[in-house]
Parts: sequence; structure tokens; C-alpha cells
Amino acid sequence: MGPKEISNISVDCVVFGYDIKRKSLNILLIKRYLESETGSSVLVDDYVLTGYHVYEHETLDEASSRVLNKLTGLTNLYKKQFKAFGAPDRLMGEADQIWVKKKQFSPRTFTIAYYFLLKTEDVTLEGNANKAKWFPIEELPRLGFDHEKIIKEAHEDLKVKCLSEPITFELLPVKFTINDVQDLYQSILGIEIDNRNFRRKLINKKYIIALGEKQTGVSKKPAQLYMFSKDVYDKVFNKNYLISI
Amino acid sequence: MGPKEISNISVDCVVFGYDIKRKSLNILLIKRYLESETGSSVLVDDYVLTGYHVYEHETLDEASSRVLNKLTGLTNLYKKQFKAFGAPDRLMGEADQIWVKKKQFSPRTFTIAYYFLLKTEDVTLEGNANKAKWFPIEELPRLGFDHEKIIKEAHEDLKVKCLSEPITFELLPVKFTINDVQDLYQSILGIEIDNRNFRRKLINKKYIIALGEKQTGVSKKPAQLYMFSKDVYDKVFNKNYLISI
DNA sequence: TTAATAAACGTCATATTAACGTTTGTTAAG
DNA sequence: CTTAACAAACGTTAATATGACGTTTATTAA
Repeated sequence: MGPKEISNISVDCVVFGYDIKRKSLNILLIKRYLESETGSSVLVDDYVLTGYHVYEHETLDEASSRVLNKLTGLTNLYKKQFKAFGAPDRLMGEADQIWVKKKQFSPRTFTIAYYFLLKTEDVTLEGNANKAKWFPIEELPRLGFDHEKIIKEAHEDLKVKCLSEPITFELLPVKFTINDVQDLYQSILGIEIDNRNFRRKLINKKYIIALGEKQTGVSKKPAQLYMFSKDVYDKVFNKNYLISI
Repeated sequence: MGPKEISNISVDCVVFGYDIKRKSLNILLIKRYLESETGSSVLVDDYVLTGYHVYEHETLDEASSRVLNKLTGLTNLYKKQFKAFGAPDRLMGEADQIWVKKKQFSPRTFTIAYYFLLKTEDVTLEGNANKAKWFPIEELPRLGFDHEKIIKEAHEDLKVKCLSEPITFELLPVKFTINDVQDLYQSILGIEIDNRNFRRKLINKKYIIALGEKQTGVSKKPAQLYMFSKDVYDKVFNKNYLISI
């Protein structure tokens, strides 16, 4: 018997995974599926975020990391607790009620939502028991509970956050090109950015460090590789209070 | 008998009140006091945020507004749900345990924390049953539970938020001077700002509208009064994605 | 009448931004 | 080989914003 669970409180994880090859910001989702007794009809067939009840002796941060680790095997990722959801009807969709009954969830469950940032290539989905799958943020499937709302709010939070803090590098490999960063910002924000201005801005940052190396295995002019230095960022970064209202 | 309470979930409200006369950003706190049976010693004597359990049929937003309204009588204030707190030991301080026992709190209570923005002058504290009191953010008293941590995190969130959104006007009267706004930013951020540059920046905003009027009852050159136009802000404001990492 | 003081206006060098144009280095096709 | 295609990388310019100051103006109290 495992640790005791708190029946009406869970954590849910919005896992953002950037696919650098496809230039696509993805969300990792788990399949929910249930047939009727006779197998004659499908009662539940959609996707949900990964989540679980909080244990009796664990913090919210610990719970979220546990849940994320169970699904992906990964630890020490960037994460942010961004909002709690607890509307009385949040588990009250038609399919949700069937699911809640089957799983014996408390019908009034509050969830503390986190988002995580990682590279899709760092996760192995083959043979996972959860039928987990990546979906581009712009092409989400039908979602259970209030998870579409949770994802939308996570995305909005990420949009704002990535403008003021260097969290984007959590979504990229250690070595990246300037255009990789631009593609990522475009994927997150859903906008087009002028390459020449973006490039100049990024190259001028002291914490964006040009490595001597170039890309290999590309069929065009290979790009210069760069890395992000957190050390330089923490020291050099001008914590100026720029009022931009 | 009132609505049924969810025993292990509460909302807590960090009430930011700006005192324009004293140029002070304040927090509204409630006294916790308890003597031993014989009255020979003080068991609990500190302050806490206003908060309460969430009711069975109510959303988190509704719960926070209810709690805020009960204390201040006010509605329709700017509010933000900024974080959930649920560490297993968050009610485990010495005084806290005595209090939790007396009040029959669930020892593992999760709280969803909100902050509210208002003007101290809009709240009447005389004769309130809660012995509520304003404290300057820099001079907080001894606090119960994890409420010091909650206040600190609310303040950090407010610092960031006020740089990118015009929420500061929630803390000021409808008619204000440029220097009022500067004093407010200085109070929130704890920094000094150059008056000439700040003034220029603010006056150039289309949504900062000069009224024809001047201050009255001051013993120096009376300042021009301005107002903030949300309409103009919503229309005119350049929702530019300024990447400032 | 004047001293004190906060409000309001002004200056200037530098930095940043948006909106473009141009050159360079590489591979693949002819 | 030569060249077309194309992404990478560099450059230009005008407009605007910023930081760091100096100066003038309007008001009240002495």
C-alpha cells in the first residue's frame, strides 16, 4: 500500500515540449477511453493532462514533480505552478461523470496546475502504459474535464513569461542557432518576427554565447551555434525595473 | 446553518491598500489572540491574512470575493489568484497548532491565495469585529501560519505585474497627479525613480488624460490632475510582443 | 517682498526599434 | 565546373525611447 492520498486535491501538469525539427510547440496528453459493459458503445474517448492526487506528506511541488517523473522519467525540469482550478462543475461533463464514478474521484476535486518545459526528443513515449501522445498546441484533441481551459491558461502564462525571462532555453538543446530561438518564439507567441532585428537583438546579449562551431548535416549554409549562459545572465543581467505600461 | 464548508481548502486574501497621503503601500491584517485557560499567559498573539474555507457550491473566485467583502464591505475590486500553498507543515508553527486545535481546522489545509488592490481610504476599519489593521508592507508584524511567505510572494507578483499592466490605477483615486503615480511605483517597487523622466513617459501615454483641473488645498504650486482611461488603453494600447529578456 | 518648495518644462548624448536592403557561404542541379 | 536556390548573416536609416541631468514657474508662508 502506497502513501495516503488526499482525495479532493490533485496536481495537473501541462507539459510543453518543443519539437525543434518540426518547429512545433506541443502538449503531452494521456488517452481516456472507456466502453460500455457490452462493448456496444464508447462512453469516454478523449485526452487529459497527466495528474494525480497529492499525497499526505508531500508538498505541491513534490507532487507535481512526482507526476511528471512517472510519465516521462525526467527530473529537474523547469516548472511553474501557475493556477488552481476548483469550479464546482469542473468534473461534471458527460464523459467526465462516467469517468469520475469509475475512478471513484471526489466529485469536487481541486487541482493545482503546473507547467513544465522540455524538449520532445528527451521523452520516450514508446510502450508507455498511459498511451501518452504529443499534440501541437494549435491542434489539440477533444479534452476531458476542464483541461482545455487549463492548457489555454498555461499557454497565456508562458507567452507572458517568455518575454521577460530566459525560460525559452529550457525548450531548446544546449547548442542552438539564432533561427532556432526565433522559430521557438514564433511557435509560442503565434506571430512572425523580423529575422534581422531578432538576430541583432539576441546576438547583442552577453549571455548568448557564440560557440566556435557550425551546424552539421544541413543542406544549406550552416548556421553558427550559440549557447545560453545562466551564469552570465544572473550576473550581468540588468534587473532594471522597466515600466512598460 | 450556513453553506457547507470544504474542510481542507481555504482562500486567503492579501489586501494591498495604498495610502496616498502617507505614500505607503499597506497590507490589511487580522489579529489572532488567545490566552491560556487561567489567563496567566498569552498563547497566540500575532496577525494573519483574512481567509476562510471554500463553500461546497462556490468557485474559488467567489470564495475570495466573499471573504474580502465580509471584511471590507467592498465588491468589484481588482483581484488576482496568484498561488496555492499547501506545504504539510504550513499550519505547524507553535502558536498555529494551538490555534488550529481551538478552531478545529484540518491540520493539512490547502489555501488558494489572492491579492486585491484598493485605496485604504475606501475601507472603514472602525468597530470591525476582526480587529483588522493596516500595516506598511515594509513594517509587517509577527505573522501566523505561512502568511509572511504568502505576502512576500504576492508582493513579488505585484511588482512584476505593475510593470506591464496598468493595475496601479486601482490603487489611486480617479483623479491623481503624475507625482502620485510616481510615489505609488516607488512604494511598490522600493526604488527611486527620476521624476523628470517618469513624468515625460507618463504624459506621453494617450490613456493618461489631463483634466482641466488642479489640486486644491495644497500649500505649494498645485499640480495638474489626470485620469486613466481604460477605454483608450484597451483600444490604443499597442499589444506589442516586446521581447525583453 | 522674498524665501522655500514642489510642479513642470527643457536639453543632449546614447540606445533601441521597426522596417527594410544586401552580401555570403553552402549544397544540389545542370 | 558553373550556376541556381536559399538560408545565414551583415548593413542602413529614420524615428523613437532612455538616462542623466539643468532650468523655469507657480504657489504659500514667513
